[in-house]
Amino acid sequence: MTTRVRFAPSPTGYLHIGAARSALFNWLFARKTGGKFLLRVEDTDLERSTDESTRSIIEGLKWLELDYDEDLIFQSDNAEKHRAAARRLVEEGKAYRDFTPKEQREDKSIKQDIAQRARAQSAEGVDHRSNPFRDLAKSESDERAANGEPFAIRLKVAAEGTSRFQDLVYGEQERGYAEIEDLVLLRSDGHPLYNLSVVLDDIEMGITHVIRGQDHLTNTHKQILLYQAFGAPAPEFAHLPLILAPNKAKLSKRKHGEVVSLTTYRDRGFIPAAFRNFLVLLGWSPPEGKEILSRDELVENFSLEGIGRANAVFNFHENDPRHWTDDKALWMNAEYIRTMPLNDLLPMVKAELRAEKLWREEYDDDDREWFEKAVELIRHRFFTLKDFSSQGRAYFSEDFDLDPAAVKKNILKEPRLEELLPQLAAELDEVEPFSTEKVEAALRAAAEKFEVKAGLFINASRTMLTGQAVGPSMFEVFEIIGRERSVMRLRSRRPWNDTIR
RNA sequence: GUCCCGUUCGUCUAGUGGCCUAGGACACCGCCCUUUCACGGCGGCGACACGGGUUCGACUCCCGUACGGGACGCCA
Repeated sequence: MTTRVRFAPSPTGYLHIGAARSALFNWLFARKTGGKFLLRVEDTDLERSTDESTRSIIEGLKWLELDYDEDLIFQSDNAEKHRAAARRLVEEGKAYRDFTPKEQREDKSIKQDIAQRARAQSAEGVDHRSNPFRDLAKSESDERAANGEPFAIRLKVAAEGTSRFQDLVYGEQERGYAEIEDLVLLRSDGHPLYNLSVVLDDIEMGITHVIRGQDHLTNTHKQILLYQAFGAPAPEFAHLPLILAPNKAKLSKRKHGEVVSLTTYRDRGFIPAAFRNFLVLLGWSPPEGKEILSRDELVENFSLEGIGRANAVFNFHENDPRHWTDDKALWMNAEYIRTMPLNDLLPMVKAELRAEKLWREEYDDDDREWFEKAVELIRHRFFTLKDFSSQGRAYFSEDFDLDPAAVKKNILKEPRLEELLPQLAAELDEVEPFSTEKVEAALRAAAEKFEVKAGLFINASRTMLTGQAVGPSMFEVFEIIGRERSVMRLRSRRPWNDTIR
């Protein structure tokens, strides 16, 4: 039997990283087992679903290189089938019409309200399942429905018994029927609800394994009841531990904002492979202990056994620009930037430079070799693709700022530099060829001639040429920047007094 | 409140009764390399929530406690 799994997000906002990880695990499982990875958009909540969100989900999967098989399915397209199935259950006596008028609830405080009511009910000893319409005579129910009285359809959960399943991650799970409410299948306005739609679609799509967040553990028991009602075999289930915020609360779009949005990582210069690699390590550990894994290696090594049971904290730091997201994610990205094949990195740098208006078409033909050398030289210190256009700006443009701290430290501290820098420029202007070795020899000779330490020139040059206090070996920087630009930058008189003091 | 799930370094985790004086990764600290900063190398700091069992022997098995999380909707 070939495995069929699905990723079934609801399009009510951007793709957040918890969902992205679910997609990743499903995809890995499908590829590992030679099965199919399907995508279904759960857009039955028409008020909250948006096309924009659907697009962002698809984009996100594409960015992570998680390709899906077969056609994209919109759950709302199947609403009519879902309605019919619910009515059939009523006919078969497996579900009943509930004529209780619909309650109006405020979306904002709903979670609290529900918990509060549950508390109150259990305190008073009220059976949360008691429903006056559960045992209404069929004839009367039919009559009231025929008279146009609105009703919801609820599943009739057996009074006694236990629901069981073997979770592929959490092991044996059981729940007494007494704990399971008579869930609503169809709203009184005819809209099919989540649990009904999921089960029906999963049956129709031939899903063999449902891999999803642990927050669905209780839904699973309800859904198994539905599989039974429809006489269909239930799939295997594997629940994933949750990703928590640093305060250990469930990660949420509303509370935690853009740091949990996948697109943030794309927009802030992450390498897809790096982020994917980081994500997979949240809750899963590779058998060999090797943490840096390519997409193919991930597929090869992946198994449900490697998934842990404890929730993982996504350790981002709010209000800390340098550690705006999890340190390990940042490190992973830097690791990819400095070690990935240069040819894979180049197009990403190109896109970044282009977005910042720093790209020149020559980098693709006449200056191709230069561009490759420049990227190779600077990539080892960078954390994100953004660094190529910020810290690395001076390599690609004449219009770059000098870091005030660098100026202070490397230039202003030695007043003679104002005279010496142009003289150094004159010396370097004679170097031929303008190579790393020749420049080094010339600079050291100049230092000796002017009776200053080579380090003074090296550090001052770094700041004049790149705007930074830190960077690659200076002589290589000279070669990459080239004679003309190097000399020009050494001679330039910057308005220190205006900008620094 | 009820039900469910979980608990190993700050974070991600390895560990399936003796290999554990608990291993790795990130972060942090130190040294080396380097007239910058990284990378790299070497080293350091740092955890089995607690209490009872079971066992010759428990991080590993059982029970309880504590703590954390999730679910409980005519949302998904």
